[in-house]
Amino acid sequence: MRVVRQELSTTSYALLGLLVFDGTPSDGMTGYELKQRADKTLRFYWVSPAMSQVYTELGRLEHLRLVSVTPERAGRRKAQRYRITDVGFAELHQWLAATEPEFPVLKHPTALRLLMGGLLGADRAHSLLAGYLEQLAERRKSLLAVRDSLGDAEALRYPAMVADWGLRYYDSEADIARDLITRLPPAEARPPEPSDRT
Amino acid sequence: MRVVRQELSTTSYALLGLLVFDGTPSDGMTGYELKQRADKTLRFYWVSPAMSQVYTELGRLEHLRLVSVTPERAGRRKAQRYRITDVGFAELHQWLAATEPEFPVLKHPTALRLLMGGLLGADRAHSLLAGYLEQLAERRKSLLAVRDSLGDAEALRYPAMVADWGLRYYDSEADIARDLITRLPPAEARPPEPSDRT
DNA sequence: TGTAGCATGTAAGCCGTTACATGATTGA
DNA sequence: TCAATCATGTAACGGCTTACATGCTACA
Repeated sequence: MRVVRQELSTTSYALLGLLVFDGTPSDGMTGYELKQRADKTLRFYWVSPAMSQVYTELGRLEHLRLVSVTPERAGRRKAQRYRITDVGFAELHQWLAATEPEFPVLKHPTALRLLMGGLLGADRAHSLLAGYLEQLAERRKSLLAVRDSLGDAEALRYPAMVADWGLRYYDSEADIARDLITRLPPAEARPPEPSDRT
Repeated sequence: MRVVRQELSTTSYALLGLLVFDGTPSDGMTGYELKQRADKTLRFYWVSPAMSQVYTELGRLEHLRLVSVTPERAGRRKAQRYRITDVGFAELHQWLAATEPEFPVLKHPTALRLLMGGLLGADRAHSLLAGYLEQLAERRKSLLAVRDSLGDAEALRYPAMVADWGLRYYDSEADIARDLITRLPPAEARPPEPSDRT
């Protein structure tokens, strides 16, 4: 029953994938909820699309019959609930099974700036890396909360594996950044190492 | 001498940065050469823009007087050589000194697919990770060649540090991927196929 | 009573890609 | 001489963001 062949973007498939794991079966999710879930999970290894993009994407998926929409019945506030259709599931499965993953794309503003560290001197290079360590600690905290919420249930084995992947990635980045700091040339008056402090 | 304030993209600054390190001083680079350099270095922690984008970007930078152009004099084939101007250098320095780096963006197609590993089963999840390990090995080789070419010269200290960062990142990814493979469920415990085929 | 959160969308516009188009030079 | 590489661009378009616009509901 191949219906579509319209080349969806990876982000489309990612959102479709999130719809598979809606909590209470076939309850569906609103665009708003989908965005929240993307903020919690997708953003760690893909991107979390803007609200407007989520709605645009849902519109496209619905047009292709990969998701179905039902207006929220009265009682609660009005909302469109989306759930994945059989066709959508088949399409997602086909994508997963048949497409070769590209190599990851990393946009690393800190590394990019460090490359030009020579223009700046060790002081600024140090603060670049120190700032990155702080960002990492913060991100790690968010991801750890997600990972904890997944627990060890068999049903969530793969999401848990991916969350662990992320955590180890952040740890590795922190290791490397700390190491690079020790390799900076001695600066005349560099502020003390952030050993104590918060 | 603040002239510009036109909000350049990070990619613009990245290309401007590459122009700083042109080999023989003030020889300048052609768009073509700039693209080649981006392929060799920038792509590991940012992106390597398409050829057409390089020319577009150079046009913009020239319009803003951040780079100057001189047509290649006879002898060799005709080409435009670009070099960074004093204004461009000041602008780049200002950007480096004053802007806070964003947290990196990672688009990781393999992790994204692994998240939905439950739909695929351990076999495919395994081949996903094995394929990623191969890609990593290949990328690492390219980056190692770049790193070796940088040597230990003081002038290239920062580029070398960033290359080492990349190498350690790839090694960490490989460690994690190998580890995740061991955590896959035994292959015969395959989840239900979604209603055979299309 | 008012503000934060829920909920849905449209419009303008940037960044970047692929496809297309052109032509010179080098070397097998 | 023919293909690969050098070299430069334009056009069309996709994906995604920000800004804008609207309105309801829970609760402090």
